[in-house]
Amino acid sequence: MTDPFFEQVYRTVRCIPPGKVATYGQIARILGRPRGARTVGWALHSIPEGSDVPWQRVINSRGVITLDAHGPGGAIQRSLLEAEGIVFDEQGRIDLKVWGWAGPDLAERQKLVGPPDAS
DNA sequence: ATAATGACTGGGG
DNA sequence: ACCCCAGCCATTA
Repeated sequence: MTDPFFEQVYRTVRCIPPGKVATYGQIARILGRPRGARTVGWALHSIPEGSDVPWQRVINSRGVITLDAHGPGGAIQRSLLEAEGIVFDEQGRIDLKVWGWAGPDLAERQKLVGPPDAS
């Protein structure tokens, strides 16, 4: 929770603009941890309710919602994304070629990984 | 300290 | 393109 990597994950996710999505692996790579996709998932899993982190914009590399895919959690995430204008295909998948986030530019990226800010 | 569990992935069949 | 699986890594039991 107060883990520095988790904080970096939250800062990065907050950079994803409405109507765009990123993958767990993508977030991990941006933060210099190419094999930490599952850890990113855990970081989002431990986000408290009412947080300003747009957790719904993070999905798996196959363009599918992994959170509680068969329960209410997945339905909530899907509705939140559709409310931002994102469209799901017949198979419940999002085309990353269309809705995928390009990622932060170089300067923005340094602000995410670099500053050990602790407010 | 060992084993099981996930909001994951890339590669092989 | 789909399914399966070993590898990965923080958290729990």
